[in-house]
Amino acid sequence: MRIATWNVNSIRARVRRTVDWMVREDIDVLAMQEIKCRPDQFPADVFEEAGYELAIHGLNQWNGVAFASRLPIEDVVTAFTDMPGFLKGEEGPGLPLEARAMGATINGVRLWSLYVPNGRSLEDPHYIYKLDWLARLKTDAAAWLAANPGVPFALMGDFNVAPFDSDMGDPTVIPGLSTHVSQPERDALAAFGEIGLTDVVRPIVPEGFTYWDYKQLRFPRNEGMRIDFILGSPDFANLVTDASIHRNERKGEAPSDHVPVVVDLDLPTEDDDDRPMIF
DNA sequence: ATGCCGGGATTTTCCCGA
Repeated sequence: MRIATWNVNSIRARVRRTVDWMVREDIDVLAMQEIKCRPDQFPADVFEEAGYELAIHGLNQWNGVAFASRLPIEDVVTAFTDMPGFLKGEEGPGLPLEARAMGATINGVRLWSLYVPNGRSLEDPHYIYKLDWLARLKTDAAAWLAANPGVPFALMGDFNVAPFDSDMGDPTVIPGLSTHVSQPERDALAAFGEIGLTDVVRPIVPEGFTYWDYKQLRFPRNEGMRIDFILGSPDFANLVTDASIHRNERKGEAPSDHVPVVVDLDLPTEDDDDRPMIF
């Protein structure tokens, strides 16, 4: 089974490019972020014609997450336990939830598509929201792992944190003083290791960014960031046979500012089971 | 080469992104 995560930065603006890539790369499951639309606006027909079913969570033109899968999508949820909300100018509990998380079980694997809040600046309430969001995600993941031993589990998405200085190639971003590279954000991401989740891509692809700003020639200069990750449980990591960052998807006509991150799992798909035996 | 920001809506200007 081949699964991927991709912040598509508007699925309506990039549906043809997205689905063409999935077919070309034989992707079974794609976790999308920043679809930037409601389900009724999502270009479902293009995915369905290519053999993918969908689970979509979008509330408005902001954020939005989804799964596209060749295999059945089961047990979908659109938030984790105690997920914090956000509303500009407001604070405290009970704020509206944003469309930033979707959990689903596919082929016996529990997956999340996650769009972690940006943070905006170290002084902004959005930064506290980001740290709180990550901490509560960890708590929910820990509880789920304890309740579901043996089920492969992965958090996939745009974490909006560059864990190491080598993951930050934008010369205007200052480690420790900018969002994405502050110590509390890095600590919040590293904390997933405390519950046994590890970056399953980095051991296979140690170098490379997953995002380049549209502005100021960041891509031609290769001044990007590595902020999109697949964090797997030990049962998930044991299935991983390969991984790749599809840098070429930043090229060409109307790209997203992020590129896909892919892992191959040693798990048969239904298609494999249906394939006739050849003697 | 990969080329100087792009998407969406409250659309002709603003908000958001990282």
